[in-house]
Amino acid sequence: MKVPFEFERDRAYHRLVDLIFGQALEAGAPLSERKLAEQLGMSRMPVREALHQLEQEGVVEVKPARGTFVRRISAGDLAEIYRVREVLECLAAELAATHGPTAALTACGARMRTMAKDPSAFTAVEIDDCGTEFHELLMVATGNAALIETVRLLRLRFRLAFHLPRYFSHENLYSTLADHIEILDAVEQRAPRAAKKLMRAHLKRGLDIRLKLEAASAASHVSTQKNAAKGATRGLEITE
Amino acid sequence: MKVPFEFERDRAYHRLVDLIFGQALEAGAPLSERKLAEQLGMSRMPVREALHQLEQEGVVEVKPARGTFVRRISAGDLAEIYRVREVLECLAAELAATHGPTAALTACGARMRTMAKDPSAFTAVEIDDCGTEFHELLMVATGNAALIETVRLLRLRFRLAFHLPRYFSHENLYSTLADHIEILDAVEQRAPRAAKKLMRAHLKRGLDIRLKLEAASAASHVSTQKNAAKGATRGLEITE
DNA sequence: TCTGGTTGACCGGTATACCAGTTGCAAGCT
DNA sequence: AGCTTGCAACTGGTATACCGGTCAACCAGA
Repeated sequence: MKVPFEFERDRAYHRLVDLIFGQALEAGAPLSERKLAEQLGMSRMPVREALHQLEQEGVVEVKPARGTFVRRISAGDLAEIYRVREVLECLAAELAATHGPTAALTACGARMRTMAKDPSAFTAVEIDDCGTEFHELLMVATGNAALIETVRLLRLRFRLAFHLPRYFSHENLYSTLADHIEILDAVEQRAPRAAKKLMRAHLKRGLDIRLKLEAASAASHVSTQKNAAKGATRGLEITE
Repeated sequence: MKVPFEFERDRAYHRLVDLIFGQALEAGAPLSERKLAEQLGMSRMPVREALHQLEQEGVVEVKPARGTFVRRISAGDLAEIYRVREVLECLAAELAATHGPTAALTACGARMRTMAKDPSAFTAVEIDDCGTEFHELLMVATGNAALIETVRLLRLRFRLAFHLPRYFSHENLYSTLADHIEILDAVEQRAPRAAKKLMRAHLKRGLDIRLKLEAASAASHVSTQKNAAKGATRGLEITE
């Protein structure tokens, strides 16, 4: 039986993703191939290839003879990435609505509708994960492998741009859930234009929420700026 | 002064691109890291990294312990890739028209207009290259680094899908040139919606031309079935 | 005290060697 | 003859060693 990560390279990749998005590493933090290799118990080569993969995905910046660093995402970068994401996700909604939902998407929709009836019966993480899954399944439902591949390459970039202010306020969660259900309705009714329009509005709302929360957290960051800088230069310590 | 390819890896990458798109390699052809390294006069590592880059870009398929192969592009793949390209290039046209043209784009436009006045004074390759440059400069003019990066990752995929039937008939060349000038007009007049619409129509025409030529070359395959393999890659024979 | 040159630790890039998995062919058995 | 089997020649994946470049700490001299 084949296992998803058979290769050290893939182990390193997933481990690095966990580190970067698991608040263990801040933007600008250095990533040494040698140290990572030692800490992950493998040679430099797999780590190196994983870092190059992450560089392709815009998560990391490799500077020859200087070091490799977690990429800093500015507000401008966020806006740019959002533009790209918008056209791709809208295309996905349009195509999915043209082809109709897959079985998996319908199943995800059933779960979302259950959640919408009594949201208090579910945790914030459950609802949020369901939303993530919805976007993925919608992408798969397009049946466009090139689109799926493209979005896969951009996924971490999106995540890096948006992950800092995870918003688990009930208000935001429920409106997001409602958006998803609306989009799914349009897909099931084979209404490409409506699905596209709803998706655009949904993404816009998400961006606004994120910008608002980022602005709010920026204020609180100022107070802990010194510690942040120290933590960044110190690098990383893997704790399992 | 820094040279574009300072690293062996980049030399290998560009050399491989030339090989794959220079009709020296057919779809499905095997690419051995060792042989290429020897052929290029470097070690396996740079070649390996170049191949991984090409794999990310969808040009090559790496099968562990089996080999690395030039990817085969089916008609279905072409349609899928086209869809993705369409939304991204249309976004580029829209954004470029919003921001207005860069100096480089204006310069390219001047060249194109000169060509349009007396096309017979230029070679087919010159006109075609100018078109390629137009698309690139239009992308740069968006000022959206994320978009530029995304399209850069997809560029070879586009090229692999479309490169076989290079169409240098005057008729096609001139209509393409006219399309580009029309789009540039819209950009200079700050008309995002018009630019987007013109770009969509332009891409559609390009796709149709390519599909037609592909069908034609497929038909000629049937008549010369014995020599099919040889004739397939030759096509139009542009001497470089 | 300030400055400028030196040195050494650290970085990613490259070369080389070895490993395990795959494949095709050929020898040998049925 | 046909099937099996095992060996040999590949493949890409990984480990290790070394290279030149970068940068910061440090120390000598003004």
